[in-house]
Amino acid sequence: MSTQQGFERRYQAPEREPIIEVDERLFLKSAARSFYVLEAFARSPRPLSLAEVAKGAKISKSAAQRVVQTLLVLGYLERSPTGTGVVPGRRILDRSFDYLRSNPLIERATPILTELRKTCGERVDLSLFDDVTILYAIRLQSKRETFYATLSGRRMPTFATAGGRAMLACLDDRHADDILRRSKLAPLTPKTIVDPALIRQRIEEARRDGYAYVQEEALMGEIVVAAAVVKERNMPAGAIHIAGSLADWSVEDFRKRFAPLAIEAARALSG
Amino acid sequence: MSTQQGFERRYQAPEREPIIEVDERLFLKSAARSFYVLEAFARSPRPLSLAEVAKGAKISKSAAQRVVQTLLVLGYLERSPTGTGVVPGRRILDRSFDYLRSNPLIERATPILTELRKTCGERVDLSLFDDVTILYAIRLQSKRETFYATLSGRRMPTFATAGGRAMLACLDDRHADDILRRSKLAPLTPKTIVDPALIRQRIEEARRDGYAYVQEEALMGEIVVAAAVVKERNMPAGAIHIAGSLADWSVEDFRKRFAPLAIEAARALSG
DNA sequence: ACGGTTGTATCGATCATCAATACTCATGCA
DNA sequence: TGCATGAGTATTGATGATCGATACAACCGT
Repeated sequence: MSTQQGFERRYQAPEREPIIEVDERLFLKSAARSFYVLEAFARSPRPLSLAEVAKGAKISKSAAQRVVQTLLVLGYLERSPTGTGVVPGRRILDRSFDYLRSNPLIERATPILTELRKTCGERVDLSLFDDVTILYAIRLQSKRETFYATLSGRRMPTFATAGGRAMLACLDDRHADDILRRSKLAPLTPKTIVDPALIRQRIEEARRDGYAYVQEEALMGEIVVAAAVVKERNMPAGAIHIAGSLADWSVEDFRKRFAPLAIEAARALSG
Repeated sequence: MSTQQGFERRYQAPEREPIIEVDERLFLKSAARSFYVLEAFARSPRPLSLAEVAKGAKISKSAAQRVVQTLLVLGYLERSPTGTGVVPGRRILDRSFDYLRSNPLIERATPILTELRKTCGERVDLSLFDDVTILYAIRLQSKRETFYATLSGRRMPTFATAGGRAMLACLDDRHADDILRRSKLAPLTPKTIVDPALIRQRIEEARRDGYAYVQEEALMGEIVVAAAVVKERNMPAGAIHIAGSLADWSVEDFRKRFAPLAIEAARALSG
């Protein structure tokens, strides 16, 4: 089950902590089922019929029926406006609001990011470390950017993003290597670096310089510098990204100009 | 139970549709419990102990224990970094990403909003209609703005926001009145209009002008114009807001300048 | 050492949930 | 018109996952 793999990941020790022992008997299968249903939309972001829900969540049609009814009542699913099928519900946004509001890092980061964006005039993001992926939590756009590429909640592979590399640079080699080994090193663009040795070299540079950068590794035409926000024991919590366009900047100018700002902002949030 | 009231609301016919009959027997109580736990953080956005979770979700401590364990495994809760208690988990953001991505309105709105923000230089928001509240889905900040006031997922009362009034103006009087009647007409600032007759007058104006505006009714110093995005049968789906500061603009200048832009953007998204 | 928290673990009874199946209602095709 | 398909809905009794009480452990400040 792919979903199972999904949270076996979570047992891994992303912070070198003891593996979480979860007593099977304390795990509520029926509760989990609801989330499997919601997660089905991650794979197919469109209205799903009952049968598709059942298939996507790997549950019986009967179970899907009841879960869907329940989630409709609660507002976490809505009937598709097209008449057939269901889609994720607005109520989900309330929960993400709670998440953002509960997270002290994000609360502290918001004014700093806004200031930073004002100073830079470029896109500014806060990403959170989450093992082999990073998760964008706050995104302040600048110019025209495409689609949902800039939605918060988006995940990107740690190895191929500036923020991810900046965070890997905070970890010891063993842990960073562990993440690289478990990462699917698939290129996102023709310029994505997928050779572990080269990635390690970039991480080493980031460790030396205090920031990381990528050129067109996640999106063509884009350059990003990023600095890690660390908590105690130098564990990475997140990263500040500043992203610009190669149409506007040379790589060297961009790095020279924005890297210090990213580092400063990240430092203000660290500790 | 306040939570119960929460979704009895959803039985109401926000779109004049037949009341949803929900067979009690199809409602999964144990599934709902998990969401009650997550919803507890809406009331107290801070780490909650097991006992607090139990109290907040109105379930027994044992049930809370099992739900919490389950949600920890799934990533929808995380142990608080402070050591004690749990907080909402990063995985929630994945679901909000799915929501945003599944919603065609939001997908279509993103480039238009970005363009609009570039043109205006002021804050631009997309809100969604949800009965007595509106829900901010996309927020493109401009200047320095405070705190989480500008997070997406935030809800505001329909009656006191420009977008809310623009959407009420799309409804027939009976329905709009129904919403006003069920709204808690509590002032958000000293300048919030809470007199239903006055609100109706403003709605009437909005109907005439094709947009609504509020001055300092939600936040002192702020002026907002908004136009409704409608779907078929003129039902409001959401609204485009443009928000500026009274420090920068006179009310009249702001309206004259930005109302047409909001209307145009809303029209482009409607239908 | 204490009373107060935390979070964790165990247990058998019971009632909510299970899967299977049959139903109604649209829609599409011939 | 009629049949086939896939949509969502409804009903059932058996079963076993989940219930709540309670006990335990680990920590805190006094």
